[in-house]
Amino acid sequence: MRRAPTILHLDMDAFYASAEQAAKPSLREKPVVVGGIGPRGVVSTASYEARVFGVRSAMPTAQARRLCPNAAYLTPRFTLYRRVSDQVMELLHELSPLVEPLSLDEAFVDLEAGGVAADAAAARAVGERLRRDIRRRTGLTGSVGLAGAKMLAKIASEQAKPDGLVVIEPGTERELLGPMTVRTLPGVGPATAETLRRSGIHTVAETAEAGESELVRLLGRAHGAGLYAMALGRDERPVVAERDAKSISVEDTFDVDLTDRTRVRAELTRLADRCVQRLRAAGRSGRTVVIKVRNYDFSTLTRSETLRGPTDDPGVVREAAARLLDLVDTTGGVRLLGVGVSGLADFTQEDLFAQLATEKAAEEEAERERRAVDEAARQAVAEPGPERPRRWLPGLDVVHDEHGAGWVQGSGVGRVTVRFEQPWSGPGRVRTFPVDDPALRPGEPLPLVGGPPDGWPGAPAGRAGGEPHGGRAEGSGSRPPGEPGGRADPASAPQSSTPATRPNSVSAGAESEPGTGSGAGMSSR
DNA sequence: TCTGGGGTCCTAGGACCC
DNA sequence: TCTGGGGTCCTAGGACCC
Repeated sequence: MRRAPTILHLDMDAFYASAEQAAKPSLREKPVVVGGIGPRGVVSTASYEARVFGVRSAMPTAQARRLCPNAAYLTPRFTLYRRVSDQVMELLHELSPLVEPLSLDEAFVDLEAGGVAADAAAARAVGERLRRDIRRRTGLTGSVGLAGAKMLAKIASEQAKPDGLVVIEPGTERELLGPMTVRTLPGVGPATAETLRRSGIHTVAETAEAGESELVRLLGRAHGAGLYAMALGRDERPVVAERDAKSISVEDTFDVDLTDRTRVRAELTRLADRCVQRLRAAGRSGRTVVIKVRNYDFSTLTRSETLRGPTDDPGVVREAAARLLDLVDTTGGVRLLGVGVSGLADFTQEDLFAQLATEKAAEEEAERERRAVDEAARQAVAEPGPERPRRWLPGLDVVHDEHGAGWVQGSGVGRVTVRFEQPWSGPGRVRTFPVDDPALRPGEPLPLVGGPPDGWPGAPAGRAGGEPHGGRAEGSGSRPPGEPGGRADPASAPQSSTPATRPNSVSAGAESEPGTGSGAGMSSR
């Protein structure tokens, strides 16, 4: 525990939803929900406007639609979020070499190790400057917590939300934490909270009073001792930069439970290949193959097999997965399948020789069967073929030959509705096309700030919404270098440039193509 | 019309070894 | 022919986090 609040926790505000609002002018200051669009989707992030209606992360999207039918429901665009996240992380690395990312939108920074702050006043100044820099660079807002320990910095940033900064001065933590619910402490979820509640423990102060031995008795060695320390405000965990991944996995939930065993095998093969692709992209190999099966009744099991040596061979992973599937009863229906690899090693390993020999034998033996499986996969998994219309998921970028860049507002009954607008434009106009319109194709995310990228063809004629939004200029100093003057700064909130049409009834009823025959509703996942 | 996807860490039992 | 004990690996499941 430090004597100065030099551990910083940054948490971007409603990150995915805010990025979408920055990218799509018509959605600014409107309820936006980013998450799974299908019948079994859940909410990743709700904008603050949507939270007013009770929409929360991890809530089934169907429930969110009932609470807030007029929100825009968008599928996530991780390419964009990763790009923005990289910009933010870059700013953090300017403060210290010790940056510990927790996700795309969250990180700890050790300011002391960076030599940029030694006391509370300096730390606060660094935090405020960081928030300004993030806003200028990305157009988005983030909240900052500063404290002498990780746990407290994280609690501080939570209190700072949205768009704020909170410092917890060392020495004040027990007084501050005492009245808070145990759920505030990291590692206390629904199950732990329930266990504690049954023992009459509701607050952090009561947790501390219970004593370490009682907590260990209730929760086990590691968890009990850890929780006791946290309740006292003790947290010595260091900020750790770059941790190597320990496992890589992929999984799919199907819109409709799978009952056909051949189809289950085919999907598992597909997942094994996807998993290996990611493994290889990371330059790693793994020794333990895991499959995950979630049944129709949500009961979930895993089966694993440890190989003699690490592999990144798709055939080996496929076959291990297939063997493991043989151990599982799937009659009744499969809701989710997953394939993972753990026991990761760096790709190049000398002792692969013995393993290679073994694998080669198995490989040849299995070659025949694999071809059969491949064929089955092709038949059973509806790959979008040339004649098969692509899926226009709400939120995705598109480009139209005549109308330029826009995004999918919704689709269904053979039509797709597109709103033509860009991060730097005003709210744009909506047009509808046949889903197989050859002039329409998938697009790339556009930068949120700085205007059109070099070589961008520019907004086509006929664009609606004329005036750029954002009357509140932030001063030329806040504009990225090289940007022509006079363009609206997307970082500044729009005032009242809402178009006359109601832009917030987007994507309702999307993906509701009736009776499209085989594979309806679950293609190309 | 209930419940995603990608992770981490911990526990516990059995095998196996010394 | 009455059970040791500890360490490590493997497997399965569960809690938790974003």
